[in-house]
Amino acid sequence: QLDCCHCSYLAITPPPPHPPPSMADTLDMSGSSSPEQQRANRILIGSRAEGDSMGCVTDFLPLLGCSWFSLNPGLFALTAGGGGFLTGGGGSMGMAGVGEGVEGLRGESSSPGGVGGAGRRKRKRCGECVPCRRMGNCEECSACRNRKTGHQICKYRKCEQLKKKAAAGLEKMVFPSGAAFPWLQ
DNA sequence: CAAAACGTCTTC
DNA sequence: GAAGACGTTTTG
Ligand SMILES: [Zn+2]
Ligand SMILES: [Zn+2]
Repeated sequence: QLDCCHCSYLAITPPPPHPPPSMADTLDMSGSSSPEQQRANRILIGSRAEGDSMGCVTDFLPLLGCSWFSLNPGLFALTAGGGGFLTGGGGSMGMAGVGEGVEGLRGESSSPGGVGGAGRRKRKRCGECVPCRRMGNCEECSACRNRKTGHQICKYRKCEQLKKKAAAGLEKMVFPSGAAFPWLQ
């Protein structure tokens, strides 16, 4: 699990050599279990640990020029989907964000039995938004009340980012202006 | 293995 | 379409 998002997916070799942090000493954080403490630690250090977005596709994308398109179904789908095609009115297709592109559109590959492309990966709470920082379950919201069967985090603790539908982790590429590739214009 | 909680499917 | 239920994945 050392790959960042799709790096491993693209048969290239982007992972920039991570220089040995060498930030030991005085920082033990042995007993960090509660989400609150985790957050604290992350701030203390340099906020990264496993927070992704360090050497992601977005970074070396410009270096690949156009040939990149042919190798990345993921973004291709996203780009095209921006206006239509493969998006919306799919009928029954559980729109689960275009991440891996067209890998068995509907064909229950196998891994995580569910549906939605090819095994959506669970996202983790950002840990920075207000709800994330909240501590303790309110024990009063609906999520808390029916935790037995609901399996949902307290409503007041639900991460702001997770509330939004996962954008396949490429949302950084779609700029508000609508242009997906400013550098190509 | 158990607890926590995301993603989906189902139901209202 | 929101809320509930369930299956599933993560993590300790
Ligand atoms: Zn609650
Ligand atoms: Zn959050």
